[in-house]
Formats: sequence, structure tokens, C-alpha cells
Amino acid sequence: MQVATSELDEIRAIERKWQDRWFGDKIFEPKSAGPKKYFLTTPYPYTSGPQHIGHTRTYNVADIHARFMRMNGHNVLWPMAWHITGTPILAISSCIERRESATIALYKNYVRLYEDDESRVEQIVNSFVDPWNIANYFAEKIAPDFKKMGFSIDWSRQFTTGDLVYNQFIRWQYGKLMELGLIVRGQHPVLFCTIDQNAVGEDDIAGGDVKKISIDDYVGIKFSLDEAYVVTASLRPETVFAVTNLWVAPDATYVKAYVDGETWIVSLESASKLRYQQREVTIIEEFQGTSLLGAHCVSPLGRKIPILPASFVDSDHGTGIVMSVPAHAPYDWAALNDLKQQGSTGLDVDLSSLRSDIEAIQPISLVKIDGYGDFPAAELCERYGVRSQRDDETLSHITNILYREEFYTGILKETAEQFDGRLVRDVKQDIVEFLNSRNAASSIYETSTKGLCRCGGRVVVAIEPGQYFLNYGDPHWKEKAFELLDQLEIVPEIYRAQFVQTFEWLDQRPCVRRRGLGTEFPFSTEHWIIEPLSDSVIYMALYTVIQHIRECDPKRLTPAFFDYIFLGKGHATDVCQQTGLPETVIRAARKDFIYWYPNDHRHTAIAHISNHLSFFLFHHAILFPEPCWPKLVTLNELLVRDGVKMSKSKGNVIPIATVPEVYSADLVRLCLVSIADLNSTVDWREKEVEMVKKRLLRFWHATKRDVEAARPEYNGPLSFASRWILAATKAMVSKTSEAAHQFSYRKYVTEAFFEHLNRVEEYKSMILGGNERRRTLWDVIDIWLRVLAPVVPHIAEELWERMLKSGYISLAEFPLYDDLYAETLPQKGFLDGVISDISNIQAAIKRETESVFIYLPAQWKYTLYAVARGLDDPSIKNIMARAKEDPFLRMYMKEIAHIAPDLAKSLAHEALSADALDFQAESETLLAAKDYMTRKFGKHVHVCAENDNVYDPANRARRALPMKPAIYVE
RNA sequence: GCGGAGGUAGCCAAGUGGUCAACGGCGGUGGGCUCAAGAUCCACUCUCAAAGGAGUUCGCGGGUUCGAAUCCCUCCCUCCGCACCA
Repeated sequence: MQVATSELDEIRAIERKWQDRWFGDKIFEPKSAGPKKYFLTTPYPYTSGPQHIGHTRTYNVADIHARFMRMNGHNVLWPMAWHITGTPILAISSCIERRESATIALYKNYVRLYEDDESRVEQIVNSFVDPWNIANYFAEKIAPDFKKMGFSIDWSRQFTTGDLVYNQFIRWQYGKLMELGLIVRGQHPVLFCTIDQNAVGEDDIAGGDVKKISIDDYVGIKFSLDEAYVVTASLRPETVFAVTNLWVAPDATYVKAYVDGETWIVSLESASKLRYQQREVTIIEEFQGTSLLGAHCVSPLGRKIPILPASFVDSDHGTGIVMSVPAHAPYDWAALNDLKQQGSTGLDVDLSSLRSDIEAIQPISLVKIDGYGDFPAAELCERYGVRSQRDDETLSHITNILYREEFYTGILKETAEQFDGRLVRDVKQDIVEFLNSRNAASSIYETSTKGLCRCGGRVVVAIEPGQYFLNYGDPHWKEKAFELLDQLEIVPEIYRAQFVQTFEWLDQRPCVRRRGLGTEFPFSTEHWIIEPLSDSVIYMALYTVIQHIRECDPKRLTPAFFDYIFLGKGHATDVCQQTGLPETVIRAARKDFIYWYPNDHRHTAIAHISNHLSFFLFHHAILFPEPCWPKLVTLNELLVRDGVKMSKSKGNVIPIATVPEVYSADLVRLCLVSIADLNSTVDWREKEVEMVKKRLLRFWHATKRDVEAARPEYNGPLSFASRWILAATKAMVSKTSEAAHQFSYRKYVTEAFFEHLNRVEEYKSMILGGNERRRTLWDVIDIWLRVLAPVVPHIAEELWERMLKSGYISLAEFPLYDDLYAETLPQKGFLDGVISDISNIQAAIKRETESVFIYLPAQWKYTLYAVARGLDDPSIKNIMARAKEDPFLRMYMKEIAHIAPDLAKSLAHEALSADALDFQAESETLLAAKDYMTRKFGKHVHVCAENDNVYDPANRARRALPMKPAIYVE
């Protein structure tokens, strides 16, 4: 917001003017007919709040490309709709209902972007207790925001994923998947709120966006104690071979309970959490942890081990009972150490009766890892200076280090009996089976960290019975998906590997949830809602027909109808009879679908590769025939601000709604593509924006002046400078066109905007005025504006109008490349070299000078160069030999011997010979630029030739070489 | 750990076999303009030399090549994804 704004006012007014005209005239709503159709899609926004400049990056790339394609004669359809499915909107709604101040403040700020009246803001936010109001409010506001960016979207095809039409469409999709046997049922652990009695997502968890909670799959290991099992929970079951004792928290409450018919001893908290995991739990008695102390239980391996107290044990984690493996677990080592040096436990427990047990404990070494001895936990505790089990931070840090090291590189020792020599990471499943064979293992889920639901309830792991899954692991489905992927073009191509990776790894995935907005799952009497990532994968197809069916009675939109329009199954007349829909509607929908599908191009952010985009491809592969498969996916990286990720909590988000006030649409559009290529992060920095703004204004003011009058009359000859700028403009057309086809829009704007602006300014300093210049600039601008139009359409449109052009530049034809005057390009390169040499020399001599003499080399030197270039092997020896054969060159053998070494060297550089000029071209260039150079250096510039008997006091002329004339400054 | 991307001058960042001491921007220095500031323009901004020159540079270390920022190998470091979350 540091950007000074007033000088942009004129641009902003222009932007509003053209947006009104474009959308008023509906120029971005294509006819469903004609050659070269181009169907482009981008994600429909999730309407839980306003869009920010980060989202804008994606749409900006899409828009620039859409505009480029349109100007290149394509019939472009780029529609937009609104995603409202899922729990986030619901979560916000319930926060507002609970009058949660942070959420209310946040949403008031959002609404203030659009409303001036504070009482109205209040009223709108209050209405958000109904989630539909949130969805609808932001859907209505994001569209105008996109218009303010000038995005060339067809707004006539909007829908939301909560519309009845959409629900029918999704039911058809899931009906198909069901028929194909791709939906399966199963049990599945989820995060669950104990108050809401519902599954929770990241958005439901307090601080869930910062502190991620995941589900850990623990192995419960049963230790016999009389008729009961003392159950521990471990992520590393192999350590059962090195267990020396168990730890309990003496102050905590434990229970003896029937769990699925067995008697378990676990903490009270654990018992209640187990109930959520489809277990039958009946508590028999409660007691304090102290009463377990000193008991000896029997490990699954038959070892007798004592139960001891430890203060680090959390009764609310796992089962509240910990398997002690002092050799490999830093906490255990520290706790054991505390006990052995009595008094440092920090617990009010009488250890006297446990003394002999404690003394008897010896750590058991189990895992071999490089760089450590038998007891890595001990080594790490010493290295990090752990004093007691209460050094929680250090212990948790070194536990992580050690567990990772042991898990990925550790090898089990003979202590592990039949698992001796196995890699730790490979052995987990076998250990579980081994324990199971002794009825000593049981699966227990626990959250990775403790969390609360926004409603205040505890988040625990629950097992949902009868969850529906999409079976992405189905071999036939996978095969089809890979087939599609092989044909799919991906830009930037580097992301293909991530798709392959995702495709290989995709397996069963839950596709319904207990709550949220969306489409009810059609094959269950229970209440299941198809979740957001599962209902948003083939909606592109709906865009092609929505205008025909929007007004239809949704009940008539049966599977038979969708089968016909999307798959061509059956006959229109039959469908008409079955559904009661007008046959014209059915036929028109089918026709439009056939015209627009496939989705030629989908552009989105890389975050979607491992989910949305892969699902998009999977579903298309199985539901649609090959000709309807997507053709191209392009991707962009994310956007950060001053090196920091934008997020609500950091308060560094720039909403699109503020763009027209703080910046300008064209400015933001230009910045977003000029800062970084698709495959790198855009870092939004005000300084850089400021720089781009200055250039943009410079372009605007200069070009505005250049097109002030009508096209000037000029029929005279064109000077070198004019021919060069025309050729350079055409070369720019060719370079940008190529860049656009490769989606290198950064290159596109660098070439078309920044560099060309410099070139035009240089041209203006080469030729000061007159009709030739005015006329040439006019012709340059005519081409230039059309190249810039996709990026800065508003300014381009305005200047186009001021040039008295008819029609929108947005719909004009992209300029074509031709090579008229192309010979001036190497000449200009030569001139630049000479100018830079003169500058160098001038800078080096540091004294007042008046004149510059440029000496072009003698003709024989050009001959020598031409001869040398013709050699297969231009070595010094060969050059000399060949020169000797030439009667003309033979006269200069002494000089040639001097030049040959450098010549041989420079000929190794292929490029030098490619743009070689002859004497004629070089002298023409220098003479044409003489006045320009004189002005530039403020000195008389003289162009002479080496043989002229010319003024040459320093005897420099003899150093002249082709492409490198001699220079004397006096 | 697996998979992916990347490490380039004070900072950001282009460049993927020779036109590379390496585009561009920021920052810095000097200068023009101005009463002055801002804005703007010009020059310089690795080291040395100072008539267009030389040397040493592109994470570390090796290798291939007439020639490497660019290709190959070892290592070090950073970022992203690894699921039920949009």
C-alpha cells in the first residue's frame, strides 16, 4: 500500500471504461460454432471469502493466454463457476453463530471490501450464520473482482456446486462410477470432534492451518499381568525385543476394562478414546498409577519386566503406558537415569520397594546404525546435555533425530531373534504379524498432536464405519489414467514426474463426508455428502451445456439425459420421452458438448497436482471416451509477499478487491507475469511493483503522445534507423509469439514490453523528428499494441481507440511476422558494438576530447575473413596457407600473419561469422548513425576507411578489422 | 527416507556447451536537471590495469571437452509433496 497512487488515476478510469464496454457488449461470450475452438478452464473459486492476489496469478496467466489465443483466431471459451461444497464454509458459519470474535472480525473486514455502510456490514456478517449466505455472497462479489482485473471470462455460464442442476450432474457421475465398480466401502480412521460428534477437517480445528494434526497408526502391544493385559502403544513395535520395563504416570488414573472381550489395563483417557475406534469398552475399576508400580508383567516374548514410574508419561497419549527401551529411546534412557540417581525423578513416589528392580535394569541394544555404539539414546542424551526426563524440548528433538535415523537406516541385531539383520523400515508389518500370532498386538490410532475443535471439543481419532471410497487403486482405472497421462501435454514439463508419482501412489480415497454442503451420495440411506475434491473433477463438461439446462426442472435431468449429452448413448427422441425435456434442448446440449469438448487447456496452481488435477485426469480417463480427454495442463507456482507466504494470520494478504484502488489492473497483470516464470515463485515486492509502474506510465505517456494525431503522411525513403525499428518490431512479434506458445509469458513481457520500450526510445534518439519518424512510430505502435494487448488490455484498448482503429483490440488479429528490413538487425548489432567500444575508450582516457575517428578496415581484410570462414578447419596454419594461394591476399601476408591467431580464435565462435557484414554494410551503417553518434557522444564523429590516406595521428587505422573498426579519440 | 525443484555477484534474479565478467531490477557511488527535496535521466558498481586489456568467479570437490555457470560423478545445503485437506 506504499505505492503512490495519484498518477495511476487516468489508467484506472480507462480500465473501468473498457471493462464496462467489454462486458456490456459480451465480447468474451463465444458462439458454439466455428473453426479452431479453444476451451480453457481454471479452477472455480471456493467461495469462503474474497480472492487475493495469489489466486489472481493463476487466472492472470490464463487470461493472457486466452487473449493471445483469441487474437490468433481461436474461438475461446473460458467460463467460470463457484465451488461451495465442503466443510470450510460450514465451519465459518458455526464460528459466526458462536460469535467467535476473530472470525467475525475477519469476515467484517472481508465484507468491508465491498460495503461502505457499517450497519450493512454487520447485517451481512450476521446473515453468515447460514452457510449458504456465505457461499452466495462471495460468489456474487468475486465475479466483479475478476471483471476489475479485466479477465476475459464468459460470465454467461455461471453455476454453483450447490445448484440442483449440479447435484443431478454429480449423481450421474457417481452412478457411472458405481456401475463401474469403482466405489468401495470400508472402515477408515478420521479426526473427530467429541462435542460435535462429527468428523473434522483442518478448517474445523482451532489453529488447524498452522498446527497440522495427523493420524498416527500405533501398534498396541499387550503385556500379561495376571488375567489382564497391560497395553502399551508404540509406533515402533520391533522395540519389543529391547523392552526393559514399562512406564506409567503415578498420579494418573488408570482403568481395568473389558475391551472387545479382553481385560485391558490402560489410562482412563485412553479407554474413552478407544470407544471412538469401534471398540466395545466397559470399565471395571479405576485406580491410580501408583498401584501398578512394582508389578511384573510378561512381555509377548515371555520376559518378566517391572512397571516403574516416569514423569514424562502422558496418560492422555496412546494408552498412557509406555514401553521402555532405554538403549534406543532418549526419554526412556533419561527416565531410567533419573530413577537410578534417586531423588531426581521429580515424582512424589516412594522408590524403596522398586530399588532392586531399578538396579537390575540393563539397556538392551537392538538396532545398529552408523556412527553410534550400542546405546544411541545414551550417546545423544550426553551429547545434548540432557539432565533429566523433564528436558522435554531437547528430548523430543533428539527422539526425532534418532527415530528417523533408526527407522530409515537401522538394521536389527541378533537381539531381534528371527528378525536379525532385517532393516527396521521393512520389518514393521512382519513384527505386527508375529505379535498377532501371539495375540499380543492391536491397532490403536492417536492424533499426532493434541488439538481442539473450534467448538471447544477435543479432537480424537474415530473410525467411521461404512465410509465410501473411490478406488483409485483399481488396476483398470489406473491403466486408463496412465494412458491419458501419456497423451497429455504438461507445461512446464518438469511437473510430469509428480503426476506419475501421484498416479502410482493413489489408492482408495474417501469420497463422502458426514456433513458439509454439496451433493448427497445417491447410494446410501445414511446421510453422506460427496466431498469437495470428489465433486469437482468433471464439471468442465457442465460448462458446455449449462445454458441449455439451467432453466430445466432439475428432476428431469436424469442419468439418461446426461448419458445422451455427454456419452451419446441412446437417442434424443427417447431421452425426450423419458425425461419430458424438449428435444431441442437435448439436441442443442449434445451439439454444444461435442463442439466444446475436450477441455483443450486447464491452467491451475501446482498445489493441485497431487489431488484435484490427478482426480480430474482419472475421472476423465474412465468416464469419457478418448476424444474427450483433456489435452493440456499448465501450471504455475505460488505467490509470496516479501519472501513470506501470504496468510490471513499474517495479515499480509492483498485482496483483488483493493487492486483498482491500490494499484491498477494492467499494472498488476504486468507485474504478475514479469516477476517470474510459471515454474518459479512470484515474490510480490512493492519496490519491484513501483519499478514496473514507472515503466508502464512511461510507456503510456510516450505512446499517448505518439498517437495523438492521425496517421502522418510520409512516402519518402526510410532511413536506417526507421528500417531497423520496423524490423526489430517484427522480430519482437516472432519472439513473443514463440514465447506464448511455450507459455513463457515472462519472456513475452520482457521482450514485448521492457526491451521494446527501450528500443523505441533508442529509435527516438536516433531520429529526432519529422514525418518519417512520426509515421514509422505509428506503424510500430500499430503492431506493438496488439502484442501488448493480452497483457495490458485496457491501455492497449484505449490507445487503439485513439489511433481511430475500429473494433476492439481484444478481438483484433495478432500481428504476423515478416522479414522486411531484417538485414538491419545485424547492422544494428555491429553499431552497438562500435558504440560500446567508443564508450569504453572514452571512459578509459578520462580527459576532454572533441572528435572520434572510426576507421573501417581495408577491403583485403574482408576478403581474408570470408576466405577463413570458408575453411573447414580455420586454424592459423590453414588460414595462412589459403591466403598465400590468393593473389590479392598474398600482398598482405605480413599483416595477415599478425591477424591470423585472433581470427582463428574468433572463428571458433560460430556466431561471429553468422552475422558477418561486408564493407558496404558496415560503412552504410556507420554513416547512417554518424549524426546519432555525434549527438550521443557530444563529439564530432568521423567515419573513414583504412586506406584513405586519412587523418590518423595515432596510427590506429591499421588495427581495423571486420566487425571491429579501429577507433581514435582526440 | 522416497519423489520433485533448486543453490549464479551486497540482495532478488536471467542464463543450461563457445557472442558470459554473466540480461534485468533493488541497493550503493558519482554526475546532469532542480532554489531544494521527490521524480527523472546518464555513468560506474568482482580484482588489477587504464585506448577498446588482463586475472579470478556461478554451493564444495572431482571428471568429460580445444573450451563448462551450462554435461557427468561424490558430497553439503535450501524449498515443496508424501493423502482423505481445500
